[in-house]
Amino acid sequence: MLKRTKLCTEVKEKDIDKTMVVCGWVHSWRDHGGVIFIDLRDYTGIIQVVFNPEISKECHDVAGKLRSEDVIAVKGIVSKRSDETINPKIPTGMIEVKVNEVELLNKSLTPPFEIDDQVNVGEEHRLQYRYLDMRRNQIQHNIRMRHEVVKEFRNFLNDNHFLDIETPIMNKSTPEGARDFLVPSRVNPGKFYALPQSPQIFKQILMVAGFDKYYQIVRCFRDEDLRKDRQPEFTQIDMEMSFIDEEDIYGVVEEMFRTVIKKVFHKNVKTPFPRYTYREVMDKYGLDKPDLRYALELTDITDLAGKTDFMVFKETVEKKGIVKCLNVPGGAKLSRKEIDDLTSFVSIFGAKGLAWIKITDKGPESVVVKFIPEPVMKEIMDRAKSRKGDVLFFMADQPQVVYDSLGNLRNKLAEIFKLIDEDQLNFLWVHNFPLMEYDKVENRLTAIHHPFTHPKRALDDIGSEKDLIKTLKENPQDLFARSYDLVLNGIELGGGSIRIHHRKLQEETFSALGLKEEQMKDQFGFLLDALSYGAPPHGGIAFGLDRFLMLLLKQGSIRDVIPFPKTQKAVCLMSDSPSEVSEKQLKELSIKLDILKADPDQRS
RNA sequence: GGGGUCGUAGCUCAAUUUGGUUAGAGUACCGGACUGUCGAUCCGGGUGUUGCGGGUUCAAGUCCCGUCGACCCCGCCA
Repeated sequence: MLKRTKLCTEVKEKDIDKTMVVCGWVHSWRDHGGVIFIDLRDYTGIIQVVFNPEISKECHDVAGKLRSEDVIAVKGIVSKRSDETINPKIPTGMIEVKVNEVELLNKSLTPPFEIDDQVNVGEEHRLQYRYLDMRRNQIQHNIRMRHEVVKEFRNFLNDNHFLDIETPIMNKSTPEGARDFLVPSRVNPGKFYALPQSPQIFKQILMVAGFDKYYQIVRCFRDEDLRKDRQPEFTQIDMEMSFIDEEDIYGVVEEMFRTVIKKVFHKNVKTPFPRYTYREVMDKYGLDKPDLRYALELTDITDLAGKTDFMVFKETVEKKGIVKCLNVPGGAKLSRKEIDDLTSFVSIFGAKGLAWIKITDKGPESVVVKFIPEPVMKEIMDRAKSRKGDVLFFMADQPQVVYDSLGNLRNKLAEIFKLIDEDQLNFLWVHNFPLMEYDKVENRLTAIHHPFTHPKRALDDIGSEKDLIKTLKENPQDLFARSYDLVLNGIELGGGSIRIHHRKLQEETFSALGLKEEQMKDQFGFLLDALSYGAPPHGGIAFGLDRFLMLLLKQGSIRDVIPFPKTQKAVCLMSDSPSEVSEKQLKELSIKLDILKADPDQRS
């Protein structure tokens, strides 16, 4: 076999007159009857190789049969192209290789789609032939950048004395959080491991063990429905530190992102990142992961709504709901149909309607204006900073519906009015979340972050352990969490918390979440035990690597930054997993299936 | 579990609104010509289970029902 001497685009003008061997894929071919040109491609790019029958009849014959994606090695003399044949479009356009020896290393079938970024291909085909899809520049680039990003995260964490420590992939299932992927144990019939939703408890145990600083770039698994930014297996940059508080986390994380983005993407990110309380972002933006690349803000008018004769407003106020509005500069030009579309958009989030008022030359215009006394209308406009040419959208309902629908409407309008600066990287922290919320389905309190999060009594007051335990017993819903989310461009990049490191406080927290003593022992006994043997104060955070890459590479989905992603139904179209297993395998695992097999004869 | 968009040639799409002759285009592919192209060009070739199954009709790519698949969203995702 001809041995490669240089990559395609490593052949330079200084190599002119030298003999070189280049290898790669036939990207395209142009047969002029006499001379044949082939664009040879490897991961670095393209170089033109020329087959001239006057140089080698044999090579020319072989070249005549070459087609797209055949794999070849060619040996030849690097030559300067004549002035009129220079191709300025490619970096190697000044030169070409005049072939005197060729080896067809592998013939390719006609590919199902062209390996070309210009041609857009359906995702179904791309995923089925992922190895061809990944030959394309964009995906090749994404996967290579993924490597660079991971490398720089590791460099930063290694330099800052974090230890990369592995945690089990097969571990104990716990009912908190997302649905687990289960792995049956053959040697323990009827028992199951769970794949980790995150290495949470293990990294805390590592802190108890005295490792001080831990990190892992680690796969996590959650058996929930997929989205463009959610896959059943995804990668987290997972960190934990001892003897620290929130400020230490913010500091190291900000410096980490600033460094990685500078090194890999050559962009400057300003630190420190702005911080917002949960209350603040909900009031102003309706979502706990606001996109602050644009300024639209919500305005509360609950107090004014009662002073109107608009029944929807009045009834909402009576039922302890809230009324908020969103002023959209220049929004008065929206057509009736466009507003109707927005109305059906907010209905997704449970909104029963969407009231609006356009501020025209003649003043406020809408079917609802007649129900709003003029001074009230003026006050609303003042508060919302509404001017001529704007439109005001109103939502009156229970808080969750108002936040959800206006928060998402805000993002939708930013898209419609093209308010988003795509080059901006808008990081922000959200902190001071409530510790718990009431779950109507479960009929109990659940932890908003996770049950190991250290509570605090008020926004700026952690409170003594005695106070916290008292409140956990009496009014757990009043407590805040020592947790924090990092948001980038309206997407939750990651989150973490300062953890509970006292056994007693952890037990009281479990208890407030409705766990009986036996359940605690059974599910979290080893953690409680560990906390009993001198656990240091500690805390940490984890980030979605896939989401980070999706945002930095401006891709529409994390599927485009994952080498082998799964479809919306969690299927790998290339390997056809998941698939059925043999009776023998099931029997070994003591598993019987409770599903009816499709009968191929049963056709009606 | 629910809502929506889509499924036609290897690929990307048209024809569906208003059911009506032999389902078209670009590209890929196949054959031929051509010694300087680089999105080569020129001549010739359509390679199709209109996702699948059923129904309505004189007639279905088009209408109806079911089903499968891809994508987006709600629920879900501590």
